[in-house]
Amino acid sequence: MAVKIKNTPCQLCLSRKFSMFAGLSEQHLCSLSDSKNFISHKKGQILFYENTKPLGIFCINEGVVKVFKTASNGKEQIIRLAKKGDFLGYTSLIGEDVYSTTATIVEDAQICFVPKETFLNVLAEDMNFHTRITQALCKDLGIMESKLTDATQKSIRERLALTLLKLGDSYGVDGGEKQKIDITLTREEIAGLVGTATETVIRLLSEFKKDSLIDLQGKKIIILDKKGLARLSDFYG
Amino acid sequence: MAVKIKNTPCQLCLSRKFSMFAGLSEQHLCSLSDSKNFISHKKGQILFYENTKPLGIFCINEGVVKVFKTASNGKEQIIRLAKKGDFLGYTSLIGEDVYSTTATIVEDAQICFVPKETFLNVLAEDMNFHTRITQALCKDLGIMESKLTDATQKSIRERLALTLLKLGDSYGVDGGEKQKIDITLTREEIAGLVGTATETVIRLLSEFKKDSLIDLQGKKIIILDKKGLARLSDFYG
DNA sequence: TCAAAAACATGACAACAATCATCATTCTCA
DNA sequence: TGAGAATGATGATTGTTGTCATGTTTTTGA
Repeated sequence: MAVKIKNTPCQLCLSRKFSMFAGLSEQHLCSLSDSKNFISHKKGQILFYENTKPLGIFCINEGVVKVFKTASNGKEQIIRLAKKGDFLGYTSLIGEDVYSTTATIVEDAQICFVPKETFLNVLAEDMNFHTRITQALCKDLGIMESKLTDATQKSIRERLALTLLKLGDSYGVDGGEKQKIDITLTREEIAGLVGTATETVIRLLSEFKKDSLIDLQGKKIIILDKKGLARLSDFYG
Repeated sequence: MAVKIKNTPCQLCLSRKFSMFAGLSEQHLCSLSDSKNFISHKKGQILFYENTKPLGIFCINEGVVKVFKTASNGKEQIIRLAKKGDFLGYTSLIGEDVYSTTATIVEDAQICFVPKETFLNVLAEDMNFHTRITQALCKDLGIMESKLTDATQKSIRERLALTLLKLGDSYGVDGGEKQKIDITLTREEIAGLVGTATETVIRLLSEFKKDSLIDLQGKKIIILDKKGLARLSDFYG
């Protein structure tokens, strides 16, 4: 269950320093510290549900959260995986809308909840912060445009290869050609990232392994041939 | 060819009043008027290319513009159709990035170009405008999340039905059950919107016609059975 | 206005990927 | 720790959709 354990002041928070909250004034940091709520979450717990009203934003201090939409066929399309330093739920809050997605914990997480009023106040008062948010939104839109294009124009094999490379970028240990993707995702979740059926992911991963593009170490995936995957992800056939 | 014909002051511009530039101060409107460039564009002309640097933003006064990405297979994925009152290119400008898309004229257009400096200056000085931009970005992100989910989880038939309904919302005349989509798009462009092959669109449109869901009047599509299309777009089968 | 180009239409075919079914393996917690 | 659940794996089958080919209709511009 979700447990509130401590309340480190935001001033001392390490993950904040790599987040969009870096550069806030002392006054705003105090305001955040006073109103925030630090909560530990276990894998599988739900942060918020699609179509409910946002009451604040979530700042990830540690852990991984999947943000997804549930399609009319019941399958989950994962929009993104959020990790340390990422914010969740602010688009719905700013857009004055209900959550467009559901967010659940993928790897045990420590997350701060910042109430709506505090966040919107900082947004209104700190012009630089507002600009950082706006820029992040613009970048995210560009990413979504690419994702949409990939989704409609690439084959599943290409998209899976691309997904593995992106996971390598975000969660890879060892920078070189060989790279361990250090995050535990089920085949179903990978399917949700790619936008395909679980069986298809399983089959393609077996194929990639047979072709020495990847290796499977328990639940984790090792990228063996980054260039090979890149080649596979870029072209048709 | 693109022709500069006149330079109506922004203060008097009707399409501005329904755009995000509504509510600007007299001073900022003057600044816009002084620096903008009003240009007529013919169908097929290109406003900007993917991967080039933005020098300003485009405000559509009249006409329709398609904004698309070119996939690695050469096909165009249309991200959105922009019309009167819409802005183009500001996400790349604000995000300090190259254009993520190409924009070309679909229906003869009259478009104002506002140079980077002017736009960024208004953005920096008018807090309310900045907020409107940020809110629009948040809404757009929500739309893209839905599009991505539809792209991966719905069949082409469903997506085409959905696309027709959306086109009806944006370009439909006659509000009722029967609705003429008053925009000229080629089958290839509809395919680009849906994210499929041109032949598939042609086949499905024939099928929809046979099923009395739509009618084809020259190049234009008449929606005959909105409920039928909605049913088709929501569920699997 | 007429020839060339573009757009539309349809058929045949192949391939990709979803679904269903079955079974093995791993994980979880009572 | 052991039973049940969840996850992973694989085969068989089917349907959808993309591709290629061909022909018709419409549009465009010299």
